Amino acid sequence: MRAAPGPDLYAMVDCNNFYASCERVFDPALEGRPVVVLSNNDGCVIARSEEAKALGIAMGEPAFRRETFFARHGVHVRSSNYALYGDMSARVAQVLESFCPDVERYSIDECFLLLRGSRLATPERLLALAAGIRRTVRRWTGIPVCVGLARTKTLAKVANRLAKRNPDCGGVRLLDDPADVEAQLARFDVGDVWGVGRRNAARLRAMGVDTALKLARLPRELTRRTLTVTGLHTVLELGRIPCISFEAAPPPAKSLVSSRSFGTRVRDLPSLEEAVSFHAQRVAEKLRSRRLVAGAVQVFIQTNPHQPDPQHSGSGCLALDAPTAHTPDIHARALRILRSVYRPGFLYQKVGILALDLTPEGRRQLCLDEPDGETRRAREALMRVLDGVNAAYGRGTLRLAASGLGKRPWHMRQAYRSPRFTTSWDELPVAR
DNA sequence: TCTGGGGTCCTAGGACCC
DNA sequence: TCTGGGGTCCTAGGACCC
Repeated sequence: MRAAPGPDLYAMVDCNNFYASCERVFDPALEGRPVVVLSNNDGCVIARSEEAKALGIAMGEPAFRRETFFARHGVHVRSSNYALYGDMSARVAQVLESFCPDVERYSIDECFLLLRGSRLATPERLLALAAGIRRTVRRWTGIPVCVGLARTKTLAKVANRLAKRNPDCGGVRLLDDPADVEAQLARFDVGDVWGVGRRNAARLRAMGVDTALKLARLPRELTRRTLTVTGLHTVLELGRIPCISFEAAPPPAKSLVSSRSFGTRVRDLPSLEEAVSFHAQRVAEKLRSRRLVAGAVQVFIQTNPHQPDPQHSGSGCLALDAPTAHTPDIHARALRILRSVYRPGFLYQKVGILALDLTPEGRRQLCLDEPDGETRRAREALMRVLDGVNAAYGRGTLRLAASGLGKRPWHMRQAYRSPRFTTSWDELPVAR
């Protein structure tokens, strides 16, 4: 006789202070020290080690306001290094895949594991599995993680948070017993629930709903009305009813963006054109690397909302003649849009380009305006050369002259970046 | 003088996630 | 001087059609 299968369980594996942990793996002197990682442009704090949190440094704080504080308290500051973090993230996911075939890479620092009903499903064995995962990830990648187990993704996120908060858990927490779930939700702030953001947390609090348990008990119709169907799913998930499905593979992308704030704000059209040229190249490169083509292009520009200066934001969208990932096509459309939305006299802070209506490269529809076979082969060959040179000699080796040569005021600041230890031969760590 | 109802599609804006 | 970037989903409202 086979044992009856247990219920499916979700494990949420979340890397602790991921970016700060990545920095520590390659610079052990940071161990035990406060570490913060800054956003692109060294704008604001996007990751903190525990020691940095203990100093009262908040998530999202503008870095420039904390410079003297950082210096005074010996806070180690790093610019973000996504080449390093992305690579470390893939290594962590690989370790998880050695434990469980069903791994969803939810974000750069989180994975869901689907533990299908099995005889493993006794609390002791589940916790032992979670502890094994935690130990192995740490040993093989150097990254500390916590593991939360529950019937739904939303509760697994709660369990993960409990594992992090409570040192007695040893980094793992099973949240399955209904009485336990209820007791924990009663002490869990509604704003900490996955899917409840700042705005909705405030609305809920105004209704007297300040804990996850009160949210779980909200009548369904009222929930749907105030929080839409997404909120309803959250409520059901808190009640142990799975609504948010496991995504083995990421769904096909619908849009893709390249955007960035400027190192120095920009007033003139020629500089904006350079920046747009830069982003047009990046968008086209990203499309090609993911084997996608875009049907339309959108460009937006905006001034700095944090400044008292006159504000302007504009955006426009144009269809491409045929779905494409050809840099010059996307570039030409993007410039046209920029010129139509630009208004002189404003200090712009940011531009971005979106590629929209994405479809897989092979499956594009035939179009009357499609270039003939020979032209198309020549265009594709050109892009292959472009990508090949940039892969071999570094991004930006071969690029549009329109994106400007040399250091530009709109280039981002990145004063504290660590080396790309794991993805660039020139920046490998050296043991002396 | 009277001026419907129901359906679809698109877009902008808002909310959320990390 | 200096406040990130990259995504998704949902809804309301307008345009349009019959």
